[in-house]
This record gives sequence, C-alpha cells and structure tokens, in this order.
Amino acid sequence: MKNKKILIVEDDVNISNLLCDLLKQNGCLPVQVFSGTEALMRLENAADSDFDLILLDLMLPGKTGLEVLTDIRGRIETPVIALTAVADKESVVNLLKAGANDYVTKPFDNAELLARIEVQLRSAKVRTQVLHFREITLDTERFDGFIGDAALGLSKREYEILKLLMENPTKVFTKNNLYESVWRDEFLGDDNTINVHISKIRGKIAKFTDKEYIRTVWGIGFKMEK
Amino acid sequence: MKNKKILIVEDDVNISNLLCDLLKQNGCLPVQVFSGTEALMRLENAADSDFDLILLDLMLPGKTGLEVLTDIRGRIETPVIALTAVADKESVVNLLKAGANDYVTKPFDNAELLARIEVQLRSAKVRTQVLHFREITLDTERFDGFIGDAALGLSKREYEILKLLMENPTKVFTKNNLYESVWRDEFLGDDNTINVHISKIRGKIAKFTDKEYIRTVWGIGFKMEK
DNA sequence: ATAATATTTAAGACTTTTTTAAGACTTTAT
DNA sequence: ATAAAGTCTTAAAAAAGTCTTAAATATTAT
Repeated sequence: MKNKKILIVEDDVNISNLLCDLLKQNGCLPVQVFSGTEALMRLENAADSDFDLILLDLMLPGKTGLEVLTDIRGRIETPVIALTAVADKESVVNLLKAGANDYVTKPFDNAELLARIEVQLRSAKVRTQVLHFREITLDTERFDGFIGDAALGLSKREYEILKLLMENPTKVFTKNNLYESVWRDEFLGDDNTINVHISKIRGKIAKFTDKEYIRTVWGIGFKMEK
Repeated sequence: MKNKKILIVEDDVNISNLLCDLLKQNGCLPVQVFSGTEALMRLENAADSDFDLILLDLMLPGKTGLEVLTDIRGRIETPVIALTAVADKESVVNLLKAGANDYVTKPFDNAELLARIEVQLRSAKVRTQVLHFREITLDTERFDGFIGDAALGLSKREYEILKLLMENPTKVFTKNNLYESVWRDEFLGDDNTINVHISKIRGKIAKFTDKEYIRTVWGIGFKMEK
C-alpha cells in the first residue's frame, strides 16, 4: 500500500480527516475533497493515472456520490470503494450497477476498510505511465526510452536520469538535484559520474536522431531542450 | 447472475441451505460441500471453468478455509468470497494474502452478500485458456508450457512465473512484481530464488529452441523478448 | 589567454545475475 | 505411516554487465 494516491471524497470533515490519517499511517498519499463537484473537478482533466483508488461517500452536497460515479465511469477505471450509511442498504445495487468496485458501511472498521482497499489495489492493473518529449517516449512499464519504435536500451541509472529530466522538462536540474534524486544519497561535489551518464544517454539518443535533447546549462546543470 | 455455478463450502447445514436457497432464488446454480477436504476433491479434477465463484467458510472440519484457499490458488483463479466469523477479523490479512477476492462477516446480510457476489462475477476476468508468445504456448488447463508438441514440464512456480511474463509480454517485471504476484508475499530483497526459477525455466525452454525468450533487464528485472 | 567547467574514453571496481549443488521441504504413492 | 520423488530455497562461486574513477581533450566565460 506504499505510496498509493487515494482520493477521499467525503463532506464530513471529521470522517475525512480520520480516513486521511488512517491512510497516511499506512503509507498512502491521500488527497481530500469535500463535495461531489469538487471531486469531479479534481478528476476532470485528470489522467486515469492520477489516483490509484477513490473512496467515495454517497451522501454529498452538490452532486451525490452516485452521480459522481456515473459521471466518471466510462472515462476512468480507477477502483472506487463507496462509503454508505447503514440506511442506504437498498441503494447498494444501484451503486454496483453504476460501477463501484466495493462498498463499506459506516461506521466502518478501520481494519476492514484497509483490507478492502488492499484488495482493490491488488487487483487493479498496474498503470503505465508514458512520458513524452518531442520524439522521445519514456515508458515506465518497459523501463526504457524510445524514439519511434527503436528502444534506446538505457541502463537503470540512465533511465532514471532521463525520467527525471522528462518529468519536468522546463526545469534545470543541478548535479546536486540529479544525484540526490537518482542515487538517493548526498552529493559530495567533485563527482564526474553524472557527466558520464549524461554522455551515455546522449550517445544512445544520437543513434536515432540529430537533435541534442539534453542541454548543458553551464555552471549549473542539465535540462531538456527542444 | 443467471446460471452461474457457485460452490458453497460451509459445514453448518443450516447456513449452507440458507445460502443455497438465496442463490437459487437469484437464478444461480449452487453446489454444496461440507468440509475442506470435500471442497478440494470437488475442485481437484475440476477444470477452472467448473465454477464461476466459490463461497468459502473459514472454519471448516478437515481442512480450514485458509488451507483450501492456499491449495487452490495458483491452480484455479475462480473468485473466492470468504465467510468469516466476526472474531476472525485479524485473519483477514492472511486471507487476502492467500488470494481471497473478498470476504463477508457472519452473520451476513443477504443483500450485501448478493451484492458482493455480483461484484466478483462482474469483475472476474474472462479466462484465457491458452497464452501464446512466438513458439511458446502456455496451457492454463494443463498447467504447462509447450513448444510445438513438446511439454516443458514446468513446476508450479515456474508455470506461474512464465504465465505472468506471457500475460504482459511488453512489461518488465521487477523481482518485487514477480515475488508478490507468484508468492503472494512481501519481497524482502536479497533473495535468489526468483533467479533460480528463471534459470530453470530458461533451461527447459532451451531444450527445444535456440531463442532466449526471457530477457534480463539489468538492475530491474525480467521480460519476454522476441 | 587563462581558468573553470564539461565531455569522452577506457580500465577496473563494483554490483547483479547465472549456474550449480546440497539440503530442506512438500507432495505423492505405497 | 513411511518411503520415494519431486520442488523450492539457500549458499557459494563464476560470469556478465554497469558504474565510477581518472586522465586526456574540448568548450565556455571572462
């Protein structure tokens, strides 16, 4: 359950915070919204990949949970666990028809909710993230970069460096930035290893295109460039 | 829910009959067994497709529900909904690790149980009988891989690993991925057992073809390769 | 022109994977 | 219940690939 992004759609601030804490304690990354309309806004432009799971209260101001569910299903396949009051038992069938993956009745047992979240996360297919920069494609499922159909054949570190650059193509990354992100270690300054890696990546890109793509910002670092 | 074959594994005759009636009323075709061992017998020769769903009580004479689950998972992907006593709440994690798809605590609400059954029937993925990757064929009924007519003679774990790789042949599977899918357990890092299994699978494939088929992605994992 | 910074290359240090074999463990058959 | 057969895990050594280092070369800014 580590690092899973979970959207909490719940108008009751106490319950929402309770859920938020519970999820944080279990290593998840919860995001709170407090109305149906807010949930839809959050999910509107969102690529499917934005959230790993949605916890959706049924009784919401603005739009009900059922309306939210109906709206997003078809567009978004993120698993949804509905939170229902005991009184709502009859609406369960509608819920499931609308595309909920599971539901939990309030008041819920923390362990049970976590267990059900785990089931959904486990059976949800892994989302592939694909980054683009001009002709270059970086595929997180294939752990490699591509130009057209041609695989660059990046090593692990090369892949991680290019991924970082492509995730934030306007930013200039200092060697410090790169080192601490990719190596997850302190950067001690007079280290040539990043330069060597950058050189290798450039070499692999150069096999397939004339464009440089990785620009040196003198005295500072590197960035992606058109 | 019409005409779905459902196996009821429950030693309490009253509950079993109650479930049976409930399912019949909803157009299902229930089959009752009353012990863990009987369940295993019923599922032993059974082609995967024999049942659409299994309702599995945890407290059973002979073999416990957990033992039954552990036994069938890997061989059979039929969705399993566990029936647990309220007291068993702690065992839920084990249940899920063992491969249960959902669980309901007794005493259960009929509507809720039906709803959960519907979810499982709906989301049960259409099972492919046979997977192909170039010359390699993986037969999920025979639990083995083939090159032409020749059987590879895969062990259970070898079969599951190759199945996973072949289900998603463009994806690079990390050891973590593989371990958590095949072993259904947390991967603790410095483990050579996956490497040994991969080596064994390669050896078996190599008896019949020159192609490598399983490529090592250095520092990351393994994937299928033309 | 000089100093500072970046690039490239190649060697070897280092890490990860492969293979083998032995023993633990599980399953099957008697 | 016991033996036999097969499978899985562990450990260690060998092999393969990657990363780092260092030195030589090139580029940039002043």
